[in-house]
Amino acid sequence: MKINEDKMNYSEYFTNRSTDEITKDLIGRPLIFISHGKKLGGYIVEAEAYMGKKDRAAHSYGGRRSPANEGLYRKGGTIYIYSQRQYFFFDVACQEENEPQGILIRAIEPVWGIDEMTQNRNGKNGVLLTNGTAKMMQAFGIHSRNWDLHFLSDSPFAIDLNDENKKVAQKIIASARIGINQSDPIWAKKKLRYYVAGNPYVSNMKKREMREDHGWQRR
DNA sequence: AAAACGATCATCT
DNA sequence: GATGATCGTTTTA
Repeated sequence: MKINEDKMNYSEYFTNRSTDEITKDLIGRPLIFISHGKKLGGYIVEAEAYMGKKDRAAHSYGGRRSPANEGLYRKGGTIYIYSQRQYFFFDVACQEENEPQGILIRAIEPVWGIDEMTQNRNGKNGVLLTNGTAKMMQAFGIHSRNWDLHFLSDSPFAIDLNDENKKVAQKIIASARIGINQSDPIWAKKKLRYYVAGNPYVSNMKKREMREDHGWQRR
C-alpha cells in the first residue's frame, strides 16, 4: 500500500476538479481511521456534494460562516466534522480557502477492524454497522469534534488515493441528497448524491435492489 | 417493506 | 425558542 506517497496529493486531489466530480471519484476508495493503533474502515459507497455559497442545502449557503462550519472555508483536504443532535458527520472541504464547498461521506462498506467497529456500535453488525454517516462515526468510536479543522494528513483519517486500491463500481447512481430542506425546488432536486448501485451498505438501500456482488466490478 | 415519529442538543434567531 | 446534511423503534399494509 502506497498511502504515504499519496498523502502529499490531498491538496491537489480536493481542488483540481469540481466538487461533484471529486465526490463521484471518491466512490470505491478506501477510507481509513486509525484507532488505538488499529486500522478501521472500508470502501466509500455513498457520498454527497455540497456546492458552497450558492447551494441552498449547504451549511455555507449565502456565505454563512461561524465556528460551527469554519471547516468548509478551509483549503481542500481539511476535515469538517459537524454535530447535530447527539450525532456526528464527516466531511472533507473542497476547493481553495474561502470557497466553502465540501463532501459528506455518507456510508462505507466495512472491511478493516470489523470486530472493533461492531463493539463501538454496541453489537450492531451487518448492514447496520456503517450505512449512514453518524453510524460510521460511531463505528470509529468518535464522540467529539476533536479532528474538525485538521488537514487529512495531520489526522488519524486517511483516504487512499492510489488507483490500484480503488474498487470500481459497475454503476454509480446520482440522486437527490437525503434529509435536506425541500423548500428550494432547484437545489433540493440536484443530483449530488452518488452511490454504488446495489451495494447493501448504502443508506436506505432496498432489499430487493441489493446485489450479490455488492455492485463492484470484477478485477 | 415502507412510513411515521420521538429522541435530544449545539447552534443560531 | 426553533431548528436540523440523523437514528432506531414502532406502526401500518
